Amino acid sequence: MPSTSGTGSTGRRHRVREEALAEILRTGRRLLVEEGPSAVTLRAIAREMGMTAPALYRYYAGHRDLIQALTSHLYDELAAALTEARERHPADEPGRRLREVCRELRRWALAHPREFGLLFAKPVTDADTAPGSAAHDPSWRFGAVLLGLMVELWRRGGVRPPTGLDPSWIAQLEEVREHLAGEPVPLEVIYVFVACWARLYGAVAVEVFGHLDFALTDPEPLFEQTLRDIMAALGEGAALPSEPRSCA
Amino acid sequence: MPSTSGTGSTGRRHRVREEALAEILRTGRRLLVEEGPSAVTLRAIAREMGMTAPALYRYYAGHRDLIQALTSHLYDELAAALTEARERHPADEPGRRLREVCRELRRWALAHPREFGLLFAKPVTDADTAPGSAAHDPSWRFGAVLLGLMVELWRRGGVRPPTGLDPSWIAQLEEVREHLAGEPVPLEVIYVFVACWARLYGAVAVEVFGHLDFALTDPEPLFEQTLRDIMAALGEGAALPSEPRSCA
DNA sequence: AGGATGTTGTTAACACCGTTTACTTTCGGC
DNA sequence: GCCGAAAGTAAACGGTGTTAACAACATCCT
Repeated sequence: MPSTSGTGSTGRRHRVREEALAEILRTGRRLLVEEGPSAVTLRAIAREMGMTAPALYRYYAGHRDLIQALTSHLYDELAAALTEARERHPADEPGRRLREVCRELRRWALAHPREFGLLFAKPVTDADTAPGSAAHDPSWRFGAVLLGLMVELWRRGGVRPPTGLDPSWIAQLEEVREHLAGEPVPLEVIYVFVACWARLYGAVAVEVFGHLDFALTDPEPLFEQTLRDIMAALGEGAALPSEPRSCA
Repeated sequence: MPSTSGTGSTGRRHRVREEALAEILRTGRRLLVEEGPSAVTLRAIAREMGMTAPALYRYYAGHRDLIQALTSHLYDELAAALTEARERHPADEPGRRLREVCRELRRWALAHPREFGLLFAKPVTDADTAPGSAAHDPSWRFGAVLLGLMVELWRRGGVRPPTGLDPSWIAQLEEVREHLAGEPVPLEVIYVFVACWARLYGAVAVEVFGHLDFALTDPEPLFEQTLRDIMAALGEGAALPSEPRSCA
């Protein structure tokens, strides 16, 4: 029964193509996980799918584009995992939500080290990131989860912005605020976002990349300590089960 | 005039071989810097040197070994740069020395992003690092500079170790202390070393890998803020030109 | 129904890569 | 002056990304 409905079979065509695109990415990811980044190759993917390599050029412009599509997909998956972790806790406790999202980031990275490496171990992306340009879609869908929580935290007065902001810095942050395309976020919040993101990235990356293996067999306590520090820097130290920490 | 001296010309032979080894690494590094990591290839190196690829097997067991030798060499160069930065300041100000060493690490990483990427962007070294084993020669010669300064800082009472150490953590740190092969370093110092190294690595890596490009055109103020935090966490906040910071 | 059209896949080929094998050349040591 | 080890070469194998020419097929229009 061809041409059953009015939409024509062009929709089916499109759907079958989407499925092929997805299967290519799925196969590439499986190779990445099972045999490492150097194994995710056009010919290997095609081989696994029972095809030949040039056929993949009907779907991706080349190896580079395929990897980029895989990267983008993984950013989305990570963002979804973080969002899910956020939704597991009440909205009126943004501090707790943020802490759990940070833990989920670490959990995801440790559960998918190869994927994390693909996303975050790129020494230089060769000027594909303009300094102020928005619509950094791939990595931004993921960063927005963290920024959103910090904004919420700030709105409730939980964020303690730093006192002395470098003047030359303010101009840069202004620029970022323009491209946020949402509510007006104060510069101080953007500052704490960037600072905390840098710290969180370091804490996770240093562990996933194995730079702690020489010293620690179980780096979780160190991460928890770092997480406490981050939350304390956000003025959210009192939200922990323990009592507010003294100054000394 | 062969065999001029008693040592024979086998010394010359050895020296010429050493020079070849060095030139291979030099060429590989040049390719790394000028054309990226994927360009440092056996055939390309040989081509640049006016040879053929199999000749390199007389010097390195293969591509993997060559990259590892290059990595090791770069670790040494980084360690030398840090040591030099340390020696530029008086030995009785370990806090200042440590701060300048951290700045030098960032400077070196920004000046040599490709090299830094080769050293520190390896998602997983595939179990070539046993958790407690010492003699991690390549990366340790470099880490030892930081650890040494922290030990010195501690010896002068500048380090404020954390109060509550996780019990399960102590066992791990004990193990590290065994393999330090020097003076007996207290666990607390090893803790602050690991914690500060994690933070320093994060601050530098997040910048070099371009994960801040979307927000900042000049991340230096952020790094300086991070550096102040690190020094403060070490109890060295008072050593800054500014007066001791209040609690609030 | 039937041809025009465009999508999807194939094979063949090119250039590059790491690596191995067999062979030649060169040079130091006796 | 000869011998043996070291250094370098060419040829080859299988792997890679990529392109070009070509076959098969579904879709669409008349």
